[in-house]
Amino acid sequence: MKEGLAQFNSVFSIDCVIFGFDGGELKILLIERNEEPFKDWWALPGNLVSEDQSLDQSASSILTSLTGLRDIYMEQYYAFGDPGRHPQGRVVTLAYYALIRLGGEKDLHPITTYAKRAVWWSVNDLPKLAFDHKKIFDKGLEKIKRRIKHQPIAFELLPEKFTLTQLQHVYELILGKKLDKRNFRKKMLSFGVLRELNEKQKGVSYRAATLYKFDRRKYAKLFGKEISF
Amino acid sequence: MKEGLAQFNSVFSIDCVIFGFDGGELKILLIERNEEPFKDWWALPGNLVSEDQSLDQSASSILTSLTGLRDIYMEQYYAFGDPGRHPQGRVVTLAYYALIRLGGEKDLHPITTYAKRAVWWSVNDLPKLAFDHKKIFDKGLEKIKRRIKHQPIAFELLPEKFTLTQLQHVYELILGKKLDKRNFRKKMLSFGVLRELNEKQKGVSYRAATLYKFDRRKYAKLFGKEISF
DNA sequence: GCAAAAGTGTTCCCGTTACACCCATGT
DNA sequence: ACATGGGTGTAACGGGAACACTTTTGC
Repeated sequence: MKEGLAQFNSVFSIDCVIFGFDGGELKILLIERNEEPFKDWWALPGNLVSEDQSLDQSASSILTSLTGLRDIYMEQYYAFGDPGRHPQGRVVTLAYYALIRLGGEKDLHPITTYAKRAVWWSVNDLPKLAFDHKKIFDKGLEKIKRRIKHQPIAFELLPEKFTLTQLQHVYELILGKKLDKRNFRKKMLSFGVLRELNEKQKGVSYRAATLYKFDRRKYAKLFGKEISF
Repeated sequence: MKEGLAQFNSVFSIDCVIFGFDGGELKILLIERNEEPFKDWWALPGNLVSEDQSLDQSASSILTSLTGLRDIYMEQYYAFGDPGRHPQGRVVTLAYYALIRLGGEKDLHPITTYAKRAVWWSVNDLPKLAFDHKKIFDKGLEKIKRRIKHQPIAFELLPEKFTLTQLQHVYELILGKKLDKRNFRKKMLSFGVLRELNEKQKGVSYRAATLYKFDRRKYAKLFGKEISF
């Protein structure tokens, strides 16, 4: 992304698949590029890695600059480096997925110069993506599918207080299939990592559901025991 | 690993955790470095990636040059890139694990200039490793532990024809625990991916065991069904 | 009173586990 | 004959899957 790139031994970048859940759909955050190559295309947010940052820090700062949020759950999952994946030379990219709470859809400020704007897209209705970003997205989705079966990552997509039905929706969207309500609740509660609150959902025009919290302390105590979905 | 490394935007390399099974122990292949930094230390085999090779090709050629074998099972699993992990500058390394059949222990020819020799070490008795290679190894072992529960990778460590006891040993070594013989056999055979041969083990001073083959065709037909250990 | 989602138990089945003895072979 | 690992079955248990109706609330 610089003149004379080919003279460099190599260049590497980080690209992020940022998942969000808005109550109805599973979404990812895409930026519209404002720079060649792939000007005007939609792409995963990403950046070159600066000299002195660790990879995780670098991914983290992409996330923060884009969303304004800190301490986002994220995980590096693969390196993509086919020669030819970048038209201007050899760029190896390290892919991260991240999961965030979609609150007020508020402040997405692409402070970067290379993006016009950032928009949430439903994963079921993505536009054509720049570079090999489709491949990167596909692998990212596959990874969180596996991950959600063993790790409590669904909570990262939900507000602090959530209903069991919301939680079930997250599982259904990521796994791509319907789950049985009774079995889901029984199993989820059996893990003992949810704390029932004395509080109900508000603003719904039907019976309000009980709110729950994910209890990190209890989860930490289960260390070693695998959750299995 | 070159003068003036710092002037490069970045450098990346590939390091391989090469697992082998010799009938008794789980081993990995280490090289003794013949170059600074970490001259005379033991290290994972690795190399810088050349301009025109894909990452997999590059890993593959490391494996071939070291072992003389082709079509080795391998998988990229993580990128390590802490600034400071390499004393001479920023080097991001892409870690691969590989599984190979330890046959005659024959031809390990470290054709590279930077290694004096290559030796198989038991994973339970490793020397101090150069760079952050211990961390890379640990994560690699963790990955294959997960992987062996869902994918037929144990066969990659065994000769084409093997006994069920040998197969069980591989599982026990990787998972780090004893398994029940009857249950193991029942389950393994129930997957329907092993073909019993009309052939027995030879050269043992006790009752010879039946040999089996892994049947890739049958396995391919199970596509979608997950094996679960 | 109606629409919409919350909330709740039981049964059946199958895969997992635990467990011990005789068999075949080579020395 | 003995030492060594090969090879086999069954019973009890527990988690997963299937399945439908009553309750609460807001409008």
